[in-house]
Amino acid sequence: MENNIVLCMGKQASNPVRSVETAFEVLETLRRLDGAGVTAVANELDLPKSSVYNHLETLEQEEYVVKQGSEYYVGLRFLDLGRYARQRDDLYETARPELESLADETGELVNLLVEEHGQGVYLCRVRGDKAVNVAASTGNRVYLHSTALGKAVLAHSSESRVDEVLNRHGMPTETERTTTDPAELKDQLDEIRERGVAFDREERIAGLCCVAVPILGDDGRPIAAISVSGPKSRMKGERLESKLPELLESAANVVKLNLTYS
Amino acid sequence: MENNIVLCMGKQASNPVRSVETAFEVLETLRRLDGAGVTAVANELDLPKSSVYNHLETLEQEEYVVKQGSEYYVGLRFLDLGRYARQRDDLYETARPELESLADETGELVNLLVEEHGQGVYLCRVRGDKAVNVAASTGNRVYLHSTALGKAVLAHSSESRVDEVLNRHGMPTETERTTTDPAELKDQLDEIRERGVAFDREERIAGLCCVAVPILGDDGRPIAAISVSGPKSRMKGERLESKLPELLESAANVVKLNLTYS
DNA sequence: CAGCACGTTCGCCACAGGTGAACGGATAAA
DNA sequence: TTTATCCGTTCACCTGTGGCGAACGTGCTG
Repeated sequence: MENNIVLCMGKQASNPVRSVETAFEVLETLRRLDGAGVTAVANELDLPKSSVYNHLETLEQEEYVVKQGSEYYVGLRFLDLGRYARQRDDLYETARPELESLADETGELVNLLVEEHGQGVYLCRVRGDKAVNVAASTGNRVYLHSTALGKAVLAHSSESRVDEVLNRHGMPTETERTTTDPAELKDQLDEIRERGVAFDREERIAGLCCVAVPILGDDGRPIAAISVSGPKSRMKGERLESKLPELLESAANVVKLNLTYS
Repeated sequence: MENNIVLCMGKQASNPVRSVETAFEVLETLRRLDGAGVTAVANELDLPKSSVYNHLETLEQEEYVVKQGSEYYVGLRFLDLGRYARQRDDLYETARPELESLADETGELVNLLVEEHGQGVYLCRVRGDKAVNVAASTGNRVYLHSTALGKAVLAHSSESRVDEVLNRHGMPTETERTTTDPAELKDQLDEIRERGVAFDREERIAGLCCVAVPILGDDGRPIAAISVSGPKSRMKGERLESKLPELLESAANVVKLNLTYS
């Protein structure tokens, strides 16, 4: 059953406020260039200097950008705002101790991820004593199709939601093992839903394998997912297939309980 | 020597982009209300519903806000942006291990603060095993006049800068010990500059005392400050007056060195 | 001292954004 | 079931403002 109507999910506002769009483009440029002057940003965005100037001055006035000499930088206001966003619901606070004991028990890198705008956002990453040294920081965004965490979330979303996500972000290849066929992904999702556990066998980063389980709300919809990541040398056999899944499931269960009664 | 020209520091952009201003007001309202619908925000800001609607939709389209049902929330994009802002220079990375050993040695709460827009922003807060349990999180913003950290920074800024800051933010009373007279503050700053150490004796939070030293750049201007905070019962006598200052100074020195040669 | 590159200011004009009123859907009350 | 209310959402009008290019001024560099 083909659905020819492209589900547009990167949904456009009906009457978007253009100036706000460009303000954020300016901000993102500032980040990409790691700080920049008026001209640099103007060139980058192909906008008149004066417009960029006004935007930068406005952003500075609002204290979201800092000006040092004639260079502008992303300001620390966002630090506050970001931490607020993370702690808005109790998920982070509740899950954190569980993640820490998981990291202790397994020695690996343990992660907590939520979905936002069709991508995965790491809310928390805790390293065990043998944890792999991959770039791993809170706030990172990843595709959902190539991670165990993402698949655990997708597996418990409606099919229309899955289609939306795939339409919006596609299924970019990240390693030679990345699943890039929607049908194949959906088969995987069915299996994950049945089994309750998702795996990533070097699908996002060569040599890295993950196991993940979802944290489900009472309505059955996914709130988040937690995972253990490690080098493929340690992530195999019984440990991968049953020991880690059990640990994760029990942790997910504890988090779920603490979430509902708090 | 009075300077009657009011140094305007909360400087206004010459041609501010109004829509961007309101966009951020909307965002801040969303935060204040801890998530809200169109009407709630519109009432709060006294703006037409339709305008607020367009702003919210735009912010959502840009993925800086999430919409759940008909409520909008501050999005997790800021988490990423905030962490980026913190790590833009090497200060945080460089100072962190030093803060950790300070926390170990002292058992107290150890802090790293930088100035931004005339306020102090905590970049990092590490708790020792006896650390007081005050609300203390990264990203928090504080006045400069009522903290040891802030005074350490101000003491090494030009007098005109100090005036700018005081003009912009005033010297609000936080406890009965807060310094609220500019002249008195400046006397304190002179002393701090001479001695190299700043103190806060219950000036921001009753019962809490801090010692701070600045981290100075080669040009003599303050890059940041680090401090130890503890309950007044433990923050007195020789420990307060000489032991902690020494520890702090040596840590600041290490950070300074590692900053310049890295 | 000339030349350049950059931030900043200025004034014009078009159109984007603010506005209020009207629509439609959901929920609650009668 | 019907009615009333409350939201979010759409629409079309009109004005204000944000985008724009050119001009200005300043700090480098050769």
